[in-house]
Amino acid sequence: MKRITIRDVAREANVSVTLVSFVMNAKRDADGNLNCPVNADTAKRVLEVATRLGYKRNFAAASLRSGRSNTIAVIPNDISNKFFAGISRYIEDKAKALGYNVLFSSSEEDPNRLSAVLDAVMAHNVDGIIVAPCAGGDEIIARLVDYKIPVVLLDRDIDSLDSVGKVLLDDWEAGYLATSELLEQGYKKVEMISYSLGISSFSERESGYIGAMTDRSLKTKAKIHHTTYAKAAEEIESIILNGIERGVEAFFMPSYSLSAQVLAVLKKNNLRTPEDVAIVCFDESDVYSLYSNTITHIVQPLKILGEKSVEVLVEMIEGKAPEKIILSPELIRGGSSEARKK
Amino acid sequence: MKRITIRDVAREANVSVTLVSFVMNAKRDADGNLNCPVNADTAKRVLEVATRLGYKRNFAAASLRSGRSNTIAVIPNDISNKFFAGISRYIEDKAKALGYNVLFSSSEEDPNRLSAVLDAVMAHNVDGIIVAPCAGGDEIIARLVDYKIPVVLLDRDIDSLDSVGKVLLDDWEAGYLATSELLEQGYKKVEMISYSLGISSFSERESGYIGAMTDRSLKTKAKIHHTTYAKAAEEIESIILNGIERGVEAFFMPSYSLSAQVLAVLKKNNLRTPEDVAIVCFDESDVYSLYSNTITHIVQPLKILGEKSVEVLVEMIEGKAPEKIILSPELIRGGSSEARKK
DNA sequence: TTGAAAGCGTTACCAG
DNA sequence: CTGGTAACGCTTTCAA
Repeated sequence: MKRITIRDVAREANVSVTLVSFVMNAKRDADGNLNCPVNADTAKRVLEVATRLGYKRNFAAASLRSGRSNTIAVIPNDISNKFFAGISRYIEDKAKALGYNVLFSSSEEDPNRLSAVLDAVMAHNVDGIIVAPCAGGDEIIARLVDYKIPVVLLDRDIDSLDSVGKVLLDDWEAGYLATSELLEQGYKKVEMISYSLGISSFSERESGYIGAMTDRSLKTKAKIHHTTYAKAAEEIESIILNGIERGVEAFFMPSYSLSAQVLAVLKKNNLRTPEDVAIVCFDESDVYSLYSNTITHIVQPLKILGEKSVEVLVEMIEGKAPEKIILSPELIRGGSSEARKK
Repeated sequence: MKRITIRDVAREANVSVTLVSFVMNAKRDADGNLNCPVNADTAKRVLEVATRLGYKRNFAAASLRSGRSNTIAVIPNDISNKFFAGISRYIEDKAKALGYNVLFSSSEEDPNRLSAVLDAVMAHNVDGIIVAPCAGGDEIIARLVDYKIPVVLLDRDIDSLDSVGKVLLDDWEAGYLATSELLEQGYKKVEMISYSLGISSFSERESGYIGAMTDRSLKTKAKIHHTTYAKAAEEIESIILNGIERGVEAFFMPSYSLSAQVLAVLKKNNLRTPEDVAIVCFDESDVYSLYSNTITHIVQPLKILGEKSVEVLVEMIEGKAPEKIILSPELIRGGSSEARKK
């Protein structure tokens, strides 16, 4: 089956290719009328012929000629993590609603891969990029900005960049909120298990934790354990067990993957929350409600984060100034942080 | 910053655009040598100039001229389900390894949306499509085949189509395997909770269940409860509670989302497995290991499914005949299907 | 409101 | 091995 081009439609409708192009690109206004400088009847005929012939726009040609692609790239740090699994559909829906396609490709927390992925999407003429930077990616993203392509930082900030859009969680607040909850329930020896990723979201959550401890004059008791993706599995168990031995009463984990691993350790060692140790976890999971004692956790407004990131990007594509949006986390109370019975 | 074109490189390297094109498209052979009809020294110079100038191929132009795009589309039925969340990275990695980009876009189990999504990817000149059809999508996908674009059906079969590639789980076997496990542990009144989606994978899993029941002369006891996405939440609870009242000893759920909802119901009603009711679930989840009594479940070979679907598609793109690949499920034994103590 | 014609940057074809 | 040149299908002036 031969591809139907704009010429075929033009010939069949007895008009010029220009008119067909006009009609095919016209947006409908509020009344459903075509908003273009074409006679309504002509437009209708063109539209009718186009559908009858099964015309499909050739994207490559349009993109080549116009320099635009109506496509945005989304580069998560890790496509299989909870945060992005949850947010991607909101991004896609909002993008589609605004007339953009979405190209997903993950950097896997690897700056080299980030660079390769960005080259690939640039070759695709994407109109803008939403990216969750990985550690070591600052310069790579700065290069992007030099290219004058609109960029929105999602989830993770790069302080030194200010000509980019930003849609972030109030990470400091998240750390403060989680820690305060534990402190208010009477726990004093509250520690944190975090990743040493060199990423703003983690360091901000850590600062929030320190802030909450400091506000209660417990700064001397504050302790942050750092682990890495690679070593987390083995290290978390000893952090928890040694901690309990040292009298730690509660732990706060600033990401879902840390939370999941802590829950696994607790389960393996038959430790209960909050009786043996209280915890506050991060992000949503159906796992949390399965505990007889449900799990207290911080949730991020995924829908708003996703939609806003697209909105900010599209505004930038349309020439507006980059916006910076900080959204508030929410604490969902469960049993795992309840005050211990005396 | 102006875009560097193949012409700029040609001028700077004192060669024709043709040569630059040759060099940029040359694949390296096993020895790392450029495999193209260009003098090695010239090629090296071109390559050097290209990187120095920061040349990036304009994808749209290449695609327009060649008709190819080195891009494949992947259309899951639901991007947030466990199966696709797990398989997408394998698809992406394999595609990248074979030199293809991947365009993801979900049909959300909606034929209209499937049609729209397919139009969109066709406009992108994709070289091939991997799709998990949704109910009512048969004709839409058949139309695709008429277009002579390579199509691979993943996860869900459409019997009437045979000029497409297929990469499927042996769903009958999965149903048989799950049911047999329960029967062998001494359970007799085993029922199934399924979706009425009109999708091959579910109906095959149901047939496997019936097969296992029949083989043990328990066909008269066989019963399949059907629910829908929309109504599952409310219906599953009564199916389980009424079931237990009626003396049902075990349930098999042929998808993760059903499994998760059943687990939630059991938890809510303080029912234990296998003491109150034995179960076999589907797909992998970190939830399963959290039960004091771990959960028996069927796992699909996600990595192989993902990689094979790309391989089969790429072979079709290269002109080979479509292959049909059926992979075996595996049963992971947990406590939830253990024989009850007398 | 309509149409002619000039490219966009590449690849493919054909010559040398 | 190398180079000239014609498309690919569309958008975008510019002129009518």
